[in-house]
Amino acid sequence: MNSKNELRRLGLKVTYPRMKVLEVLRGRAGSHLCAEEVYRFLGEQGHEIGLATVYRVLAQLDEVGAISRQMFDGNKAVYEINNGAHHDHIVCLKCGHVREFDDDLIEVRQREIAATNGYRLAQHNLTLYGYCAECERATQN
Amino acid sequence: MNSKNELRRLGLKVTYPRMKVLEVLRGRAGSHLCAEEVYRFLGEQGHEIGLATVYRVLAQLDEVGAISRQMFDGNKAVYEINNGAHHDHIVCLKCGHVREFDDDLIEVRQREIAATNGYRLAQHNLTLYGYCAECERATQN
DNA sequence: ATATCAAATAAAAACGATTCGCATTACGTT
DNA sequence: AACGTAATGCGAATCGTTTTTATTTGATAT
Repeated sequence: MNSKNELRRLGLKVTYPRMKVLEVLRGRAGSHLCAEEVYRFLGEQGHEIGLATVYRVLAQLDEVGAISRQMFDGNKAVYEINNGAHHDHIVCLKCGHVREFDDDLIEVRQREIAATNGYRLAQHNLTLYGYCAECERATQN
Repeated sequence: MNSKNELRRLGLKVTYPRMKVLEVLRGRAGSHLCAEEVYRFLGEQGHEIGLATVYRVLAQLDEVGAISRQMFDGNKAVYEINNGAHHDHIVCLKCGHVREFDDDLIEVRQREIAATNGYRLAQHNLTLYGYCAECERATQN
């Protein structure tokens, strides 16, 4: 589905900024871009869209579930396109590389824990922080 | 152990701000205070300590492991005293109440996942978001 | 196609949380 | 008690993000 129809499906008015932001994120599925990076990519492609607009559009796309917003380090949000399945993240503390994983056991257990504590679970954030194989190897030297 | 000896044990110089900040957090074990709140409590108790200093001290105490820093909502850090065991959090999206839990199964599984992905696990953040029993009941009305 | 009008955008200013720079003060050792 | 270093206080600066307001755009009815 092209971005125009995708926006319609999501119940959003089709505008130039929304189409282009969506396309940037689609073009980098699997990576996690901050607003500034999205803005920069747009600029590189000749699309002069204001940074404030990028922030607004990202917030809207997140709201309707088209993309996900994450705060790994806690000072800057990153966004990624939602291509189907849920997943959690494991982040390298040295190089910043992000890997995705999904684990049923943990998902189930989270629901059990929420229930045990009398909570209705709405969402969760599970992020592992460590050192990737490559950075570990580099440190050995 | 009093806060003075605690600071010595941690390898930090004993200063008035550090003692008082530590005491505030100790006095509210189990709650999660932001820097501003710590600053306000200090003021209420007649301790005129600059906000910048509160931030600096909190960062130091976090660094030496005396306290933990968390970013639940992603725009403001909260701190809590470290009384022994590790735990994760479940946050009510309505009232903001934070409950703590610990689950061996998940802890073990996280290490397995890190290993499977070739990462050396250093830390993790698991936060569940939902609605607490009380807020659920209130919504029923 | 064209007029209409609410909704969306651009740009700059505002914002809140946090950090920094620098002059002053306090800690711990001599 | 004096010294040198590390810590503090204050205000200004910074960073990511949001708001304001005037202008433009997209969707709908004509």
